Amino acid sequence: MGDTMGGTMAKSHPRSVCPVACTLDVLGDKWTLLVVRDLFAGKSHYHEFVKSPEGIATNILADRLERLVKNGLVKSQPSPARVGSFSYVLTEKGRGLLPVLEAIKQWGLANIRGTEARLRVPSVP
Amino acid sequence: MGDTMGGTMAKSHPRSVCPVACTLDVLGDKWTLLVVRDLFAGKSHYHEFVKSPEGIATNILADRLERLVKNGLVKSQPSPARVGSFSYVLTEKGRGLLPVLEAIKQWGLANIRGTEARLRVPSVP
DNA sequence: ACAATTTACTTGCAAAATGCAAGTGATTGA
DNA sequence: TCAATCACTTGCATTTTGCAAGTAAATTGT
Repeated sequence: MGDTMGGTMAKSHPRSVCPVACTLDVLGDKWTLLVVRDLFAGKSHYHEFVKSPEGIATNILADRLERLVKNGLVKSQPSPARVGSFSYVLTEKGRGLLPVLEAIKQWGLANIRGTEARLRVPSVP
Repeated sequence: MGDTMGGTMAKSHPRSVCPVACTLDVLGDKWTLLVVRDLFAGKSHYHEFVKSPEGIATNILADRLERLVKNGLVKSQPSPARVGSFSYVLTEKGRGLLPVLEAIKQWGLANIRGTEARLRVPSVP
């Protein structure tokens, strides 16, 4: 049972007491918030995340979903449709990220040329 | 003239047209937003960033400052006090990140135990 | 029934980023 | 003058990515 990546990554201790630093420990990378974005957009299954235009690698996706679950932002439940498959849904804590996502989106739209808003994020799905 | 790290990292093309993804290409890592946080807190010199409690490595700091300047979020000017030294200041574009930082801070305070707000970020310095 | 396809992940490995310590070269300050 | 400080750079081991390929169970087609 070799564990190549991420899976067993016992998060040791916070870098500081700063809420920004601690939040960045949870979602400070290039992929986590994109998965959260997709969750807000109503996606809930593995293949749906893979289909997103950024093309996340499947190992990274598996790792990020696992971390999100571990950190309590996402809850996974066995999918009714398919045995051995899970559906992922944001928890209350995860849904609390909406303002963060919105602020990032607005900054991108205002400051990065070529970006465009595809879909409207539902306030409370 | 060996270039070990970061410096020459020709950002090729955006992963997608999504404003969230494109913004994450600029500040999607564990350090960039912490430097921005410090800039909002009024820090402007190398040693001030190094002093922050998270303990950024000096090579990472140099790389992040360079990237922030390249992306137009920060402007560097020769420091009057010290020759060969620069002071770093947020540009308008960089200051536009205040809502992002605020949202992240609020989420951290509300959801991560042990975090606390140290200083109040000035709305418009 | 049973082979082919699809779904949901894992695994392996090369390439890049990170973290740490130590080094460099100007510049004050005593 | 000469040690201490400041602003970075460099080297290198460790960790994280990114890509391609593999696997095992379930579903679909015939």
